[in-house]
Amino acid sequence: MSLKHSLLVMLAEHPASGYDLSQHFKGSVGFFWNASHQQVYQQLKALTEAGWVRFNTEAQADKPDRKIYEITDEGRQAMTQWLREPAEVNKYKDALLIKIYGGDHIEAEVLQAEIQRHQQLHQKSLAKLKAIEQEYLALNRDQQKTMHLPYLTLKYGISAEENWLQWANQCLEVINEKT
Amino acid sequence: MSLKHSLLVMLAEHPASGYDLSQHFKGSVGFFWNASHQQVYQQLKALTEAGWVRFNTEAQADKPDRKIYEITDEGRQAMTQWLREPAEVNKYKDALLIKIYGGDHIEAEVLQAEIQRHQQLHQKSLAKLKAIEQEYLALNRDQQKTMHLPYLTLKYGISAEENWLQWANQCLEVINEKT
DNA sequence: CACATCATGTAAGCCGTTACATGATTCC
DNA sequence: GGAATCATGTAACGGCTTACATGATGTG
Repeated sequence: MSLKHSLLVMLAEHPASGYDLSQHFKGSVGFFWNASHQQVYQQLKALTEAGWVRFNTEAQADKPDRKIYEITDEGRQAMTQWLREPAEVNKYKDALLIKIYGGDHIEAEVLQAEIQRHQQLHQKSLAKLKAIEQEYLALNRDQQKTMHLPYLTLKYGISAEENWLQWANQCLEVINEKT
Repeated sequence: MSLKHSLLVMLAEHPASGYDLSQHFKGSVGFFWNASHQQVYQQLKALTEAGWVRFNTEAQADKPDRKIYEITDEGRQAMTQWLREPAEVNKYKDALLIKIYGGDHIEAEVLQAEIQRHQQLHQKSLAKLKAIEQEYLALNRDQQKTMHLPYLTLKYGISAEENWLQWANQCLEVINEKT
């Protein structure tokens, strides 16, 4: 499992609350890893019990308290050890592709509409990633240097989304020709 | 969950055994959906109990018996209903990208070696997909027509793998420059 | 007035992986 | 002799999702 370790990697950058971490999954990191807030809280509990993170409660006026988590030395050690281990090759699982695969069993229009719906969502996702890229490009050189590797993951997200959109257009053309 | 429905889509093409189905996941379908043989057998059991598939035991000389599963009318109905439902957008989860994201915590050489290892695996996967494409292209027009939609999913696999490999090369260059 | 955001969690259940189990044949 | 392929499964565990729960503030 990698969620625990993903959280450690994020906490190694700077301390954060469970809420912050789950919000982070809606940003650039969200492109290649995801978790619901429930799962984040569950894993933070497990990480605390394992001694890999600890937290301080921060009282807030007008808002609920925040538990600010930080990585411990043991956590940092566990993280670097994990980082050095070989990663499993990503297993792609996409229900839309199954629906296209079996698309002859339903009306072409339904399939087209669904692909178009996904196109819109992917376009949104691409726009978000490009906006994050603009933020990166606005940084000065020294700041960029420390973000070199995260930027590579962002670039992958952008190229993957662009590739997807290009393919979806071809898809719609082929299905149109059939009608 | 989509495994049940993926199995229905495959069985809608033609009857197959649990073994056949899990082998299918190692072929072209494996690019966008995966399941271990254990899970396939578990789900076939559940599908049988739900009345969506039924099986006939086929005795074989010198080999264990095969249970040949076929889709029932109820199963076919459940499948088309599922196909018509909107699909969730694919959630990409890639441990390698987390490792690159947090790659500053480890030696550049370790990271490079890991990326290169993945490159080899992706190259293999691409070669396999291209071999399947050659089989498709060797078919006559009528045969191709019935495979139009599965071919689209195959083309996605090819372009996604090519895109990945291109990005990995850029990655290695960037990491090299840092050293 | 309802909905979104901030902020935290528990409980139940399903999905999927890992480990275990069996047994024959074929290939190196 | 050992590994791979064919062919089927069960059991246990852990990961992840869904449903439920609370409560304040700000926005349309």
